[in-house]
Amino acid sequence: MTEIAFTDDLDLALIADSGQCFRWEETEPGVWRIVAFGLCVYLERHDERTLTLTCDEAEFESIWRSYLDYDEEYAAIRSRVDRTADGFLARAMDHERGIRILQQDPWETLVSFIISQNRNIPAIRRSIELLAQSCGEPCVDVRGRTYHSFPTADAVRALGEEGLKACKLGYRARYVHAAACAVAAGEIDLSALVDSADEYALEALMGLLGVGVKVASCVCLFGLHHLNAFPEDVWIKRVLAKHYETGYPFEAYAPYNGVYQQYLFAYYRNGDKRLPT
DNA sequence: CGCCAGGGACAAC
DNA sequence: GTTGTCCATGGC
Repeated sequence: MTEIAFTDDLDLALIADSGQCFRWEETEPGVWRIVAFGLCVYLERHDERTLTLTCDEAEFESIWRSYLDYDEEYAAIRSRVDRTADGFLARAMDHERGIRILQQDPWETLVSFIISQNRNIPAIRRSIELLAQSCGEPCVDVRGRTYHSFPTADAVRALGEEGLKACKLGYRARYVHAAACAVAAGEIDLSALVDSADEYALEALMGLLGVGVKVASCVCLFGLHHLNAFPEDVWIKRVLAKHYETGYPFEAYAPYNGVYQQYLFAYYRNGDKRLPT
């Protein structure tokens, strides 16, 4: 067990429901089980200043510190916004304060968002879990419970298109298989894209079958940590049409367009859930 | 039951 | 470049 001082924005429930990660599970109130990078950890925020993880300090330093984007100050990113000029974003930030952009594995992020196309979040979670059970490595967590690591590109390639369809991927099975082949063959180096220019990384990802501008933007933001990437899904398109008819201030919000996008996404989508019709 | 979902490929303008 | 159609399947 490791205890971490955490005074910046961090709301585990908001992150878990933010649509950027699909393998967080609330095992008991306030406790989140996370599977990533082949590991499994339980997280709990005890108070305004303390976070605990069921791992040793070395594992926190090597994995979870960057995963949680510990060294970025989201309060500072929020404070850059001119609240009088953009009241809607100001309300979104107030309501969704605690969201962070995780630094997830690029390969897992790529597959997850190929799977995400034209599906809702519960369905995405289900397919990813089926995929992990199909060809990920079974492991046992600190509580003695089994989890499955996210499969490597080789494992997904070997599973084949038919095996992927058994994970309820539908027509996306072909896309996932093609991506696995491309990555396994070294036709694209996802890790290298982390340090590539934003536009170059976006174009490289869009060269893959089944990866358009939206999926590529999600991989850039959630897998490469390119914080200026701005994924436009159906919800964000509604926000822009409804609240920014005269244009959205992308230039003013650089280089953090992706962070503000997450507040808008969560606020609009949650608001829709809170106030049906 | 019908509509929608963190869309993209492809063809036809 | 823009628009329409099709794609599999589950959540609600």
